[in-house]
Amino acid sequence: MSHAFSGLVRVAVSTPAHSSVGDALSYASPAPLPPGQLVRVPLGTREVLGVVWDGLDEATALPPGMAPRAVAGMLEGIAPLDGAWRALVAFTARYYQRALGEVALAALPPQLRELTPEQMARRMRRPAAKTAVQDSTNTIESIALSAEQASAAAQIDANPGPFLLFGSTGSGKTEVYMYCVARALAASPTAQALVMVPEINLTPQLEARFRERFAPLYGEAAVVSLHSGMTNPQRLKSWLAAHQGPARIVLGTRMAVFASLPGLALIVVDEEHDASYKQQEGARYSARDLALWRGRAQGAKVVLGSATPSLESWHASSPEVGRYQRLEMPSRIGAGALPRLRLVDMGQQPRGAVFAPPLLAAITERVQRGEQCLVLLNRRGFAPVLHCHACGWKSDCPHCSAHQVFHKVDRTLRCHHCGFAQRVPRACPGCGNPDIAPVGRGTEQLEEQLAALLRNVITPERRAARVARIDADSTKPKGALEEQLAQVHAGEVDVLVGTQMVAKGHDFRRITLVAAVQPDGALFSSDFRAPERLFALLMQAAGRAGRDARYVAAQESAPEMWLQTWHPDHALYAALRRHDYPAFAQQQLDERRTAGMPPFAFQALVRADARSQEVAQAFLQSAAEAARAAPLPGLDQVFLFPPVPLAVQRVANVERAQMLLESPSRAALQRFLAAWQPLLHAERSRHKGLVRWLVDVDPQAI
DNA sequence: AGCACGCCGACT
DNA sequence: GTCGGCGTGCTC
Repeated sequence: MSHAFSGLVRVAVSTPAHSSVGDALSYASPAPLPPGQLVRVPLGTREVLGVVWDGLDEATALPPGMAPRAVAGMLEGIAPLDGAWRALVAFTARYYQRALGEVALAALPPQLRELTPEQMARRMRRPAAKTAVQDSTNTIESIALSAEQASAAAQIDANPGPFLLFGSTGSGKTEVYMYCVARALAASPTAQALVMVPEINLTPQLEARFRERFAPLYGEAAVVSLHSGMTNPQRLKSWLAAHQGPARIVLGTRMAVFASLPGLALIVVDEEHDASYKQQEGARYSARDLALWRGRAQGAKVVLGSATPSLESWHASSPEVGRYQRLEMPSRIGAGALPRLRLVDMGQQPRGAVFAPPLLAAITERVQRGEQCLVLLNRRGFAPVLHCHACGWKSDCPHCSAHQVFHKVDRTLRCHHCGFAQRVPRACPGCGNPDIAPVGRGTEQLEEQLAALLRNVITPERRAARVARIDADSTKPKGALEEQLAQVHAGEVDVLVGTQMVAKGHDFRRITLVAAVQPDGALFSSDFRAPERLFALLMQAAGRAGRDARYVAAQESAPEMWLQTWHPDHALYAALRRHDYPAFAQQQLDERRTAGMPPFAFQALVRADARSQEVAQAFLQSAAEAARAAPLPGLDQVFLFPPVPLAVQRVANVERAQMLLESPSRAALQRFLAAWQPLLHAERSRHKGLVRWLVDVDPQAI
């Protein structure tokens, strides 16, 4: 236990990102306080939660003429947060250019902030769940692994890692994770494992599997979840169980990377390529990258898993770089072969048809045989825009530089950027023309059209074909997603229309055909990561088909993935046809290397929001000039691009601009950003009408 | 971010 | 006369 500080202590408190207070604040404490201790301290007129960071050294003086206020009290009964946790928080704040206190307090369960000391004391008097300690050798053996899985597991046992487990969908990565967790927990009675998944939706099924396997050995309390879909009391309970020890396995989304885990021995990041691991507000951290950092700092093994790894991880695990150890599991277990790819050349099809006739025929056949189909379209609503052909009016959002989307189910126009919604006008607001038409298609329209097209199709149970839709709109009510998934599993739905949310992780055993009706958009996108995301999405979607060999044993039911495209010869689809991720990755990496883009360069984005685009850009421009005038350290290796408006330039009446920074050296970029931050703060007051600015390190989209 | 202070319109 | 609008500015 490290020594306690008394006299003056520095305390991390939730200082907002835009105050220039980026560090811990100093308080007087008559009683000695250990670092990591949770305390309540006065801040302005309020009393807030804080974390004792360290003692006050001579160099960190208070602002002149300011007397330190006294620490108001300690949170009794909660052990101080350990050095590993504090190091992770400090690194995150530094690397992602945020205030220390902001990161520290955001990493704690919200209820710690809300509870009064009395409530907290009452809460802590509840008896902690007891952890069963048993010999767990038999569990390890009870996990039956295929030769491929066993070989990957043996490598993870024998080497320090980090590991990239490259296993195709259905190769049984979860079994390997469970084996590694079993080994880690058996090695020490205090060992803990952290298992992360990209989406909240995926935690219940993961928790069920881990609970089934590990609760008999370590007790029900040993497996907990941590994600933002939980209520505050639930989160506090899980957090405390992890912090105080009874929780041996923590399952969660990106926020779980900040869980206090004193015994952390293993971190698993499933679907490591998924963009959801990047936080998109506040401190814009990558939970995948932090997992690697934390694993190294805390001496825990790190296993990244994916069927379509991020190009960063693929490159890092290549023989030439060798920072991660790559483990391959190419075979699908208990599932049929990966589906055959069928490309429909839309140039050869009748114009204007949503579904090319061959695809419609294929869907019809499957439904008639009692099989299920999944149709993907990454756009919610009925149509992305309404248009008046008489006067040219479009359903533009009054607050954003974007169209309002037509939602037919409730006859509304809705802006997907600011949420502004209104009734669909009966006639064109521009010229009174009653004939305003939807342009383009969304999932609602697809659902409606498919239902009409399959109206006379009869399933083997002699009922009419049923079409259902799963997207962010249909699953908004609590429990709606579970209910809809259950209907699919029960075979009550024949064709499922959905956005990418259905392509992720859910196991649809009876689906034998997956179709993407409009995948081309990403092929020529200005975002250099768009092809990578499309490939991952399509591979993942393809993995939804033919998971149950019983349904695909019959030759005519061989699983298929259909793509409707105007570019059937595109290299991305050629690689997809062969299920050849390595070839796709190699081609993308070659391009990135030539163009000097990540992972061969490191990027940061500075964004400015203002009342006018001019002010936003002027702020960025003068911040860049100030950096050059200094000149700041690292500048010789950092290239600053000119400020540009964001793709969606105005959202909720705020104009948005950004500036890209690029460097071949991560260290140089970091040095530069650290030195630049005070100048950005100083620049802020010089620009009237500036709403805010923020830095996004390693941005995921540009 | 909160939460103050601060200086100008419509209410009891 | 004051209740309160949300524009700036600070928090050890």
